[in-house]
Amino acid sequence: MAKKDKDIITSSTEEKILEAARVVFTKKGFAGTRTRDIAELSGINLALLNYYFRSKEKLFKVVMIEKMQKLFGVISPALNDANTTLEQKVTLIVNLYADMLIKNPDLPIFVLRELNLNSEAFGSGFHPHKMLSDSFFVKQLKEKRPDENPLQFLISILGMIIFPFIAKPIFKKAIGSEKAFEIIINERRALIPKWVSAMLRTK
Amino acid sequence: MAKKDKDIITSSTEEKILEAARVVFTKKGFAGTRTRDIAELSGINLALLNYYFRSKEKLFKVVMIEKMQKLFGVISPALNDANTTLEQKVTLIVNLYADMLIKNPDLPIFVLRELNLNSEAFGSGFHPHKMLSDSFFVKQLKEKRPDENPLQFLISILGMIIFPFIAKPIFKKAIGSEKAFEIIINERRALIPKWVSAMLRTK
DNA sequence: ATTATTTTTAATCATTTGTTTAAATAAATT
DNA sequence: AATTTATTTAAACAAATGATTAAAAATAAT
Repeated sequence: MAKKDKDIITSSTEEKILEAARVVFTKKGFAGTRTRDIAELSGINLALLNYYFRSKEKLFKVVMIEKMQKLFGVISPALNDANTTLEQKVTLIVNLYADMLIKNPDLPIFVLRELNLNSEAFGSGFHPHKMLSDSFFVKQLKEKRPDENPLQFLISILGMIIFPFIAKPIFKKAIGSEKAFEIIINERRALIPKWVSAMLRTK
Repeated sequence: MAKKDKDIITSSTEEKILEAARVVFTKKGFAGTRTRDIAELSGINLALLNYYFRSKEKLFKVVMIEKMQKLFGVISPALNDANTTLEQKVTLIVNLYADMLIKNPDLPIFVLRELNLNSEAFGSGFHPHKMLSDSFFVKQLKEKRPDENPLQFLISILGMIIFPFIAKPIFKKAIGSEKAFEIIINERRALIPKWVSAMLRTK
């Protein structure tokens, strides 16, 4: 075969398509995206999309897997660190998410939008619920509060940090600018750990 | 004019279209919905959709306004009740949402999905952030905790109750059945008010 | 240098999709 | 009953869209 240093030669156009696909799919969703938008943004010929990725759906799946790993993978190391307390883990999780979501504010709505639209289409490989349920963090939650379902705390913690990014169109008008939104998020780095500690103490 | 008891005669087919539109738009989103799906589900001729609602977009807006009012309107009375304490209001809000969302579990993801996709297209009429910010509830929050932005509590309370419905595809696998999901939600009716009280006490 | 292979391009296809049209039917008005 | 108005239907339109094709250009192998 001629020209097959796949990772050097072809990665250029392939990566150009992927980069544009990330942007357009994230902004418009799978159904709202036209392959022509991706081609145009990446500056490549429309046919190349199918040449490299076979179909719109296959290209989308590549992006979707990436995004899911980004959204749920950030906290993976923090969840299973054997050398931190429950409270330290909460602080770490909140800050890891704050850092990442300020840089990728539309990541949560993208992933959850497509997961809700598509229920079953992404069974391939990645299981965030296992990552969470089997974690050392959940074990510590069980020890601290054997009387409560640890999932209840997990849902609340993730909700408090992720929800503002999903509900942004509502709160943004009450908040004002994008800068003001970031200030709110940054305040939550300290607030949420404090709140969670208080929640864990309630009887 | 002949035949123009609009609320009696035409409401039948018009309402049939609307009912189907609610179902299909909610399930597939605006971009993922085909007008033919709505026509088929409602059992009417395709052309009637444009006859009654002019366009897919206009029909969608009717549904969207409805859904936004449903999502943000439920708690409107509770927010401005002058005869309840802050803690009582939290309990009321949580229960009003639990009742409504168990019956309409895909309402939050629908509204927030479309608001995020469409940023500006729904400036018409309904302003949830005003309803929240100008409420008696927020005034009470300010009195109780003048040191904190009341929005921080508001975001957390709404996040804790609404987020599980948005993140359901993730947690559902960890939870199991639909019944188990409802049990989790019902437990939160008591948990969240207790948690919020603890949060309000933190210094 | 010649040949084979990979990549890119422009044009086109076949469907899908929102909307319209013109005729038919039903209902109301006179 | 005759006429006008409103509703419904089947068919079709025009534009959009995901995908393919066949030829050209670029690159690699011999």
